[in-house]
Amino acid sequence: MPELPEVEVTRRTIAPGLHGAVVTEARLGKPLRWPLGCDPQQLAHRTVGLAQRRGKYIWLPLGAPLGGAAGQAGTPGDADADADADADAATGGLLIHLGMSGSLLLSQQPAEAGAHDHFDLVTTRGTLRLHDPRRFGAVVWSPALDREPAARLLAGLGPEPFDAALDAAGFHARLQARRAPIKQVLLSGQAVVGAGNIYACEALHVAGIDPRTPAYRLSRPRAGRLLQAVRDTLARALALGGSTLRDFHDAHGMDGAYQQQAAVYGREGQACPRCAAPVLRIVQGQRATYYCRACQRR
DNA sequence: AGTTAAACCTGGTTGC
DNA sequence: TGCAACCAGGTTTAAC
Repeated sequence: MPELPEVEVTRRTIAPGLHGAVVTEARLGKPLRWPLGCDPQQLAHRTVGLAQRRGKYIWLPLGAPLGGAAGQAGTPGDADADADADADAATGGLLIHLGMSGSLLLSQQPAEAGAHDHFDLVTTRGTLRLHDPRRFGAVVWSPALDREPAARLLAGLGPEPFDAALDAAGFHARLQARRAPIKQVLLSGQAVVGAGNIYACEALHVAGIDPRTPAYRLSRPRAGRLLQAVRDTLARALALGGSTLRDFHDAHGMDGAYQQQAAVYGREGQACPRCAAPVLRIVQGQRATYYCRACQRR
């Protein structure tokens, strides 16, 4: 479900409603990929900032607790307790990842938490709920984006696809260092973030590039075309409301519309829309790759 | 160092 | 119908 377009759609749907809300309570369900990293009660009384996105992560800024509620904890003279109280009072935020099957829903009257609802952030403007059957997702407290643990999780990410500072030359240069197949390099996010398995396949098809081509072998012009194809593919999916295959819906529960649009992904044996040759399915790095042998070349 | 496999976990689909 | 096998949008960690 969640590649960059889905994550961005989610961010856009939750950001306005949550901005300025005050957290009243946080609840945890079953364990996710990583622990929250703080006591859920520590999230209460904080004001929610404007949700941001980095790669496929959503960053939800949380201000310091209102009303001096913190600071009542420490025993006078106990240095460790004082330090903890200071940490509790500081600003920070939640780094949220949707994993393979996660989705966020912001609602005024949330139903009782189900078996796959693993995190609730109850606020004065509604409850943000993470629903994630496979539990590859995560919600992690971090003092800031550039401090641990967020900094470590974001450390390996390449440039944002829509960052104007990323140009064909820069993208090409990043590919030069990689001998792995271009499909796997796209998935790694080291040259550009955001293309998951579906959009990586689609972008390579748009660019007419064989997914098995070693990344460093792409010429500068072809690298430029691939970067443009990644941008076009992601932008198109974004414009259609995200959605990949089956069960994506935004934070208001609306379905996306990209699912009918795939040219090669999930279409093994069907005709390539461009040249009518049958679409092939191969496995690269334990992930399925779909491509057209006739019009995608090395 | 760079590339590749294994792991995390659940549910839906496919095939015998 | 029952059940095993296989598949799925992602990323970290361990192992060649």
